[in-house]
Amino acid sequence: MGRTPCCEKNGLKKGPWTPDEDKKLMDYIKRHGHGSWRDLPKKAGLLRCGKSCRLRWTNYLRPDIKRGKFSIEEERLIITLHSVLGNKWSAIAASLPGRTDNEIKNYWNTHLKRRLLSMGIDPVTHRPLPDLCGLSNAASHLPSPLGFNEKNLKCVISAQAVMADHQMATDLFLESLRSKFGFRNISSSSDPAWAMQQSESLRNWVRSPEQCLAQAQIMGASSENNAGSINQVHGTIGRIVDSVDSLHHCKSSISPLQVVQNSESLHSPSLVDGLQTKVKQEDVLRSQFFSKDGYLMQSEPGLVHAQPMFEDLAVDLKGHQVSEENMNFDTPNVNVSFSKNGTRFSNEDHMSFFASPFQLPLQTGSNFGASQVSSGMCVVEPNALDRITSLAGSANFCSSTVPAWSDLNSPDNIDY
DNA sequence: AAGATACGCAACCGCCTCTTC
DNA sequence: GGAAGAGGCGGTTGCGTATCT
Repeated sequence: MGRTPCCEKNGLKKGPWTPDEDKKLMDYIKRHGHGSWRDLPKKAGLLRCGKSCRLRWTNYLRPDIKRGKFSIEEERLIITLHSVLGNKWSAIAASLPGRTDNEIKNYWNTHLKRRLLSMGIDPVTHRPLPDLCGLSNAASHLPSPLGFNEKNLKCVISAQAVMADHQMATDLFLESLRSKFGFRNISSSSDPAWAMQQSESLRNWVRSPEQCLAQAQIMGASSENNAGSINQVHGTIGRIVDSVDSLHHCKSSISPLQVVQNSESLHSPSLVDGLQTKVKQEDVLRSQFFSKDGYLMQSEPGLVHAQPMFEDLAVDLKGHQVSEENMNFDTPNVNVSFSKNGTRFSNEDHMSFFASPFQLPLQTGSNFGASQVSSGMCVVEPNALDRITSLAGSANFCSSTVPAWSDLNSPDNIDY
């Protein structure tokens, strides 16, 4: 003989929970614990089945549930774990304190799955979709799922984590540019000729980035006294971004794939470990190298992060063409020029400010605009530091304080 | 301004495994 | 050892809200 039936469904309430029901459930569990879910509704005075009570508690009322948007780290972890565990949401949730399996499942279905698809990655297998944009050849260099050994798996997981980070950062950045600059999307253009023209512009850009950069700089230089030119610059940049973006969605992940394809270096355990602990290291380095005023830091040898106060802004894309034939790109870097106290800083001053998309999730929201960028984080090449400090008077040319790393990554501070 | 569409998410459904008898 | 309920889990739905046209 088994147990008696769980619940009589007749007469029990379904649908959204009312605040009163929530209160009854919370009060009861606080006083008595949930005990047998089957008996709980009756004891708590609820016209619900035990299953409904359990779901309401575990997915919504539990006090340790974390609210708010998923952080970049959480997203990366979900993607990484999903590549190993598949749709084992409860197992994935076990690695994300405060997140429920239901929440993770919903987030996967509404955000992450779509994002992987846009990257040309199969969200089920986490491998490139077949024959998409000539990536199959690169994919053939990936270890077969059936042939995974521990080392291969570790490498691929790391590469996927990098890939996801890379792509998400780029997506966020491109979306930021699009929303701030207000340009139309090439993919939604109803004008094929215009789209073709922009594609050709992009090809020219890639073939001769220096020439295009110079052009953009000329426009940028005249923009200080000419709002129309600023718009023109932003329009040009926007169209380029659009072009890159549209190609990007189709062909974007070649670079991380090549990481796998040429993964000899990834087979180095030290590098794999390095990837996994990168964030922690940067966290330590951040506190180590930021000045008391918090304006500069050195995150790794050869790179210095700075937080300049922008008075105006020009953004230039520098796409790295990986394949002449297929027009494949890795994530474009973005060269930034800006003015401070009437002095213009840009590449023409032999300084390379590039806001690595990799850094962009660290930006606080609404800071990356055409006219008021207050605390965008740039990576400044080391040989530019002296130049910056001499022009700016000191390295301390940022008037805003630097938020803590954790604050930058907190859901409230990420501008999606 | 209003209708259409897309999106996000809480909640339900049904299946599976574990536990109890 | 087998029957049957409890609990857990993943898939799906439906509704409220936001965005687009």
